[in-house]
Amino acid sequence: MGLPHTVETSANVKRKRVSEDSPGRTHQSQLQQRRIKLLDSRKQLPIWQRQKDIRDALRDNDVLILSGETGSGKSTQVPQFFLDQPWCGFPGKIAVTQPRRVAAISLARRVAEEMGTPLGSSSPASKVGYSVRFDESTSPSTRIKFLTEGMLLQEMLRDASLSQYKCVIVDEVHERSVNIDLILGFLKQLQTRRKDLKVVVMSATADADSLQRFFAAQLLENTRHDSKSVPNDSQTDGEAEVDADDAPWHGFDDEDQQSSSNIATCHVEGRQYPVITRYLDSPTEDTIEASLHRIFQIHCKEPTPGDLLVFMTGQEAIQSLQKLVEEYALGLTTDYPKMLVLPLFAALPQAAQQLIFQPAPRNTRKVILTTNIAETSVTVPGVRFVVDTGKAKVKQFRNRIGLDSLLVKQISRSSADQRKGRAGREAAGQCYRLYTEEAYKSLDKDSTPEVLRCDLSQAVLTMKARGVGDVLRFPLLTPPPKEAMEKALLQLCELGALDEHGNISPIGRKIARLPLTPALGRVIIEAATPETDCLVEVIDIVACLSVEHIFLAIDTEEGREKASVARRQLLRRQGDHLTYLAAVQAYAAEQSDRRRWADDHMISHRAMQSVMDVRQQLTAQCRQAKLFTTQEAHPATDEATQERIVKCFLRGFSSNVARACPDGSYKTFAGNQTVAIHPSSVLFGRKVEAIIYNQFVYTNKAYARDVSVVQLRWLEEALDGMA
DNA sequence: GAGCACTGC
Repeated sequence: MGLPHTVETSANVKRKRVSEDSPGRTHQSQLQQRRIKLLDSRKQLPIWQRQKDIRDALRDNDVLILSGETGSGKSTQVPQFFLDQPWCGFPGKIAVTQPRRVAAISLARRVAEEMGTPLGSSSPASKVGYSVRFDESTSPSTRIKFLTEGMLLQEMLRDASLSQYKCVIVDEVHERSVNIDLILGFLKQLQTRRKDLKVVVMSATADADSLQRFFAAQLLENTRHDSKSVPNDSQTDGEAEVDADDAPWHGFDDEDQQSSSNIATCHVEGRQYPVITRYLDSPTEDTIEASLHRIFQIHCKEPTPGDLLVFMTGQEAIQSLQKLVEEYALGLTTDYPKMLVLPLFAALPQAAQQLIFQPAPRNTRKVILTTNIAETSVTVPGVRFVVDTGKAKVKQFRNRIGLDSLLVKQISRSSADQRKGRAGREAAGQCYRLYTEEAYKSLDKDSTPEVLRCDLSQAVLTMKARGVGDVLRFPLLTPPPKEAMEKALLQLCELGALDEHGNISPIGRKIARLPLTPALGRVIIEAATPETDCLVEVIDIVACLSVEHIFLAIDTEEGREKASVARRQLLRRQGDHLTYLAAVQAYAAEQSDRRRWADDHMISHRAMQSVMDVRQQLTAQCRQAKLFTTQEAHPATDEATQERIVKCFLRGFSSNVARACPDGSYKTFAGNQTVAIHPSSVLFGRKVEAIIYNQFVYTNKAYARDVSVVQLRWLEEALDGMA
């Protein structure tokens, strides 16, 4: 009886006070009716039975590791369990981090309903709020705040000890983004200073061991780094097979160390229907052919309703399979249900993505061909059957050459299980794996955490700006190779974000506040110097570079011709940067109907709206940091301004420069690597003296994306300027 | 001649 009753009482007290001096009485009683109605369904959640265990565990310990599959109700219920706890005090706040904006907002809305309190900033009495980029909704009475991981890290810049919170709940830890790993490291460090801070780590996978070891290991901060530090892999996974270059730089070692925190673990069953798994008898090379075969087998055998979700690698495979399925479906006799084939990937326009949420018409089966987006970010309703090709595209950063590669890889077992689970959300289901059971068993247990796959410069600057002196000693769940950390430190020095001693510089502090990579942040700083004076323009360009591609993708020859006419006035022969600037200036100048303007120019309206949001945010931040020397833009961007703009990018991306070779290819100055201009660039197919680019990505070959012309003379000047 | 998925006071 404890918690719900208490929460109810305190909500009543609050409600009385509000209703006496506000006209919202009917609204208040509606909120309470809704709350009481929801209480019944909350009591059905698997986690409801465990609330005493969970409360006791965190009362007696500093850290709670809570594992529970989807459907256990942990994200909504756990924060409510703690509100009335003595350690939580009043007005002690609870932060709950989420990987995605939509999740943060919808969970806040749901929990507010369950508590019978208005949401966020809608009332000063609201107890539940959220904070995501471009949208903060909290009140003076907020007790539970859902926020994205990035927002919690941003809050740490203002208040490194997170003093307003008594408890931080980190949700979806199994996703292992860099931000999650950083937050776990900061919280672990923080608990040595703040004995009153409780930490809850929630994960969908049952494996609590590595998290427990992480929190149990003593901090290595303030001890000198020496060559005897222990690689962490060796104690968990047998012999660590790493060469000297890739060896982890330190680990957390539970041998001969005492716990720095008291840790409790708890596992909660999910609410999931059973899913039958079937494998291939022998492996297949052609996953498109195998998918096609399996889709029709399921479709012809199984009754409707019951939609089918097919996990594939990417847009290209999805579109070719869609064509095949639609062709074959024409040959189905009327004895069988109809088929509705729907693609799903991030680059798909919003309206097309929405189609998956509409129920299939009678006697029709939806067949959704999806990327990994349906594994975590989008929940497709109505699915009873999953077909899993066992593959996904994965990004991997090669830090020696500064190259991102995007390659098809085998998924992990946990990822395969996640995909399978999508068939059992609403009823018993079936999962067809297009690989053998032996192949499944030989998959890696978990996916490689992002921190081992990405450029670490932003993560390192994040640490430095929050007071981490020796970043090589920062506690990370899976420490990356020392070489990767040192590369990041070196890059930050070259950008001027760190001084020669490795301490953060005033420029570094400014960069760290911006929602940008350090390199793009440095471009902003460069644009603000009095000699350069093109901050307004550079903000527009950087805004484009930090959102999805603004030009709509085009499939057909006819579409390409149409697009080149529609976009003619926007294209700039100097390259993509000035083309983006022209697009933003034209869009911003459009006063009447921006959506129509975007359609007319075959530009993504969704992307342009994000550009405008980022532009506004960056402008406000630059103003606050007093970076503006002049307020005025140079609307008729003259040649001298154009030169200064591109030179700003040289300051942030000095190693991303390549010169033309006689054979028509480009080779980088830094590593003599061959790069090709990406077909999405306005410079595609053109030959110029030298180019600068913002992204270097290997897919079928090494491509430069977001490319502009540079003159060799500018390069010499830029190098002089840096010396 | 091409685009896995997220996120940021």
